[in-house]
Amino acid sequence: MKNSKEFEKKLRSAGLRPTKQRLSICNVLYNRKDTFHFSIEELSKIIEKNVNSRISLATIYNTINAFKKKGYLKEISINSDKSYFDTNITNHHHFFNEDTKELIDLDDKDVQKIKINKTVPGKKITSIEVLVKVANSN
Amino acid sequence: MKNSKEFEKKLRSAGLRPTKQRLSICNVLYNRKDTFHFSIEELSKIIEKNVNSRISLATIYNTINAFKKKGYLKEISINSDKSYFDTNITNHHHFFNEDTKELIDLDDKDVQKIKINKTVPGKKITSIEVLVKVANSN
DNA sequence: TTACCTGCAAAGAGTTTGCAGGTAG
DNA sequence: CTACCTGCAAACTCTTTGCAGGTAA
Repeated sequence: MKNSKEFEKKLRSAGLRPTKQRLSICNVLYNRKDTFHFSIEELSKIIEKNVNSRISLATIYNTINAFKKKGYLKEISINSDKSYFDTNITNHHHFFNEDTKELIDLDDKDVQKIKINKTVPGKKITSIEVLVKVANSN
Repeated sequence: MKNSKEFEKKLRSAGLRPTKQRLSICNVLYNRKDTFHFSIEELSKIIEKNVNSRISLATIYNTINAFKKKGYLKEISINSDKSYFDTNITNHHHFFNEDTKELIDLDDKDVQKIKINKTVPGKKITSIEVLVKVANSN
């Protein structure tokens, strides 16, 4: 496993001890060039394949939730039966393929800058998310 | 109850018989001037107050799902533990108040027209949804 | 009368929690 | 050694389904 020092730091900064299980999770999440979109179920399967052993869902959920809280992951707003996460925490949007339930990144440059001409008194905007749903054209 | 003829038509066109329970649901959903945002739980409570008796969740879910399928309601993409619906089926977007879990309409004119400079081969865009999350400014 | 509907309770799916044994520091 | 972690199973929440009695046409 590469980057284990970096992953240790990441885990500690999220208030978690760097255990073997959590380092496996980090490895799947962050040891890659591209953005990674996943549901907990998918993540669990990938880890299982990677390390040839199962990590309990309790551990996966608690690690993912700590990362999300710390801002190391984004949860994507899709009204689906399950939650989807994204390792790309920069400002960007998504295509959602309704046929395959797959997410595809939309770079900031792919979406014209969005301007909101309305405010909510006493509230500030914490995020603007654009979800472009696509389906088979036939 | 006003508009019962109209509600009967609506129900039949969605493939449902106009029963007393379903007319109560229609009455809560559509007998109003403004847009109505709701979760199933909220809808159930409002109906209960309105007609002073409980309608089973099974009935509410099946009616709401038929309306959604027929396009009489929109489901809003929020990654929440529950589903939110909107009686405003025109093209528009939302503020989501993270403190109160409340939705607020954003008219089309409140959001600058969105242009997507990317396509997914073999797919067509079925919807573009913008969700603007807001929270207390303090 | 027949097909559909209602309400209840049970089943399902995803997520969270409690607990006993195990590990990091 | 102490605090935290893991894995399991049970609990929880939202939603769907199966069934027996009831209602619309």
